[in-house]
Amino acid sequence: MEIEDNAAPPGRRERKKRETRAALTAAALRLALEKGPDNVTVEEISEAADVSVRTFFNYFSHKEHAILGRNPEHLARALERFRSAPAEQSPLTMMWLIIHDVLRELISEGELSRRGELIMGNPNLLYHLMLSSFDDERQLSAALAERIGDPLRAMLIVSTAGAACRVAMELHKQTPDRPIGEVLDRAFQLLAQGVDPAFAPDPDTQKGS
Amino acid sequence: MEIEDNAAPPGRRERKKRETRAALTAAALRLALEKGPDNVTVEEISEAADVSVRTFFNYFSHKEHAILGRNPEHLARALERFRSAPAEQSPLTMMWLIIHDVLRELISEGELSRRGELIMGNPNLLYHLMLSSFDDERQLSAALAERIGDPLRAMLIVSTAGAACRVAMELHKQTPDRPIGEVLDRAFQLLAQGVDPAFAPDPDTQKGS
DNA sequence: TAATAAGTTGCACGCACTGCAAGTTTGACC
DNA sequence: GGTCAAACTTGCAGTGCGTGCAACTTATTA
Repeated sequence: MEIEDNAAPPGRRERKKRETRAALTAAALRLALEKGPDNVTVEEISEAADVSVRTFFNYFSHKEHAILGRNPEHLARALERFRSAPAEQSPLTMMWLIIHDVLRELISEGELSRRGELIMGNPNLLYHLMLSSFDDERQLSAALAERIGDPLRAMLIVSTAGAACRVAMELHKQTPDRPIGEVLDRAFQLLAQGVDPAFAPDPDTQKGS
Repeated sequence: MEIEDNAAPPGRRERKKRETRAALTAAALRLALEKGPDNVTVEEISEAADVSVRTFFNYFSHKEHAILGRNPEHLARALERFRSAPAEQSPLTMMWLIIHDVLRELISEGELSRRGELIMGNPNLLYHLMLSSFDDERQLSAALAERIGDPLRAMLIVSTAGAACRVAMELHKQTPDRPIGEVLDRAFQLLAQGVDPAFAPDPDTQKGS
């Protein structure tokens, strides 16, 4: 099968694959918006994209992946940034840059509001998003750990940045008038400087761990 | 149906329900360890617990929930702690207490290593764990927001604490000799005081958001 | 134009999960 | 003890997801 996106020579085959994939994600998104994500079947999506159900599963291992329509390029760009960034660049700042990059792109595509709300409003979609995000996070953590030589801190930075994104999306959904970038920035400030400076585990009452 | 755990009068009915539930989680855990979580069917679990498949689904909405075997009491205790804690108690410290509470219990039951490794080694299980954790996190966030009057910070504290737990579990799996409580404590210290004090988004190069 | 690789499709299958309409058990009240 | 309703279990039928396999069709290469 080998459904990959080699950017080498875009022959007819490559083009058709991209078209099919695009048709599937478009149909999936449209139908999910129309009828609610849980009321869409793979059969309908395939029908709308004019391919067989079996072909659908050649492109996406899960129905939700088609609706999410994630762009694999984002992770590649992020890792590249990690590799090429100056050594003194602060890790959280890199995460911030990466996220704002993606955010800008989503906003400019007008996808953020449509897909974003759809995802945040449906636990199942959100969890599939996170599921695939976790693979990304793992790779990012590994890259960052290599950089700063502190696996725990690396993992913590990446995963809390992810948490900040989710919180920002959730809050943005509750108060859509406030720009999401603003919420995100404050979240990152909190992460950077500490979410709770008063943290003081009492060693007397809570010793036995 | 009403399968609940009212702590009022533990009659025969209540007892049987608890037994059935326990039998199902035990069977699920045992079989998952034996054959791998993905190779266990609901039918096998039900068989081993000597109930019908349909009954299994009266107790658990997903196969994974049986394997996870989450104790609904934990959330109740956590919320209670939020309600009864002194006003000056720092929020992250409360999260810390809650988590160490659960941790102690899991360790004393000897479940941590078995279930923990199983979960961390299987994305699907991890995903379902988070699925149910998020409901908890939402309730905790709401309770905390009420307390401190800052929804963003409340959500951030709860969700980053969750992230810290996952990171600790992951690291603990990689280096089992190091006690998980220790890893967790350092993670919380980082959260409290900031994961990256050098964070400095450059407003000149990255203005347009 | 022939040979090969890459994609598509239909088919059969296993499994998760649900609603419904029985049954059976339990607890409460007389 | 007997009666009754609520709680719980069960089987059955059905939907939908996702996979392996064996054709079949289309693009590529020589």
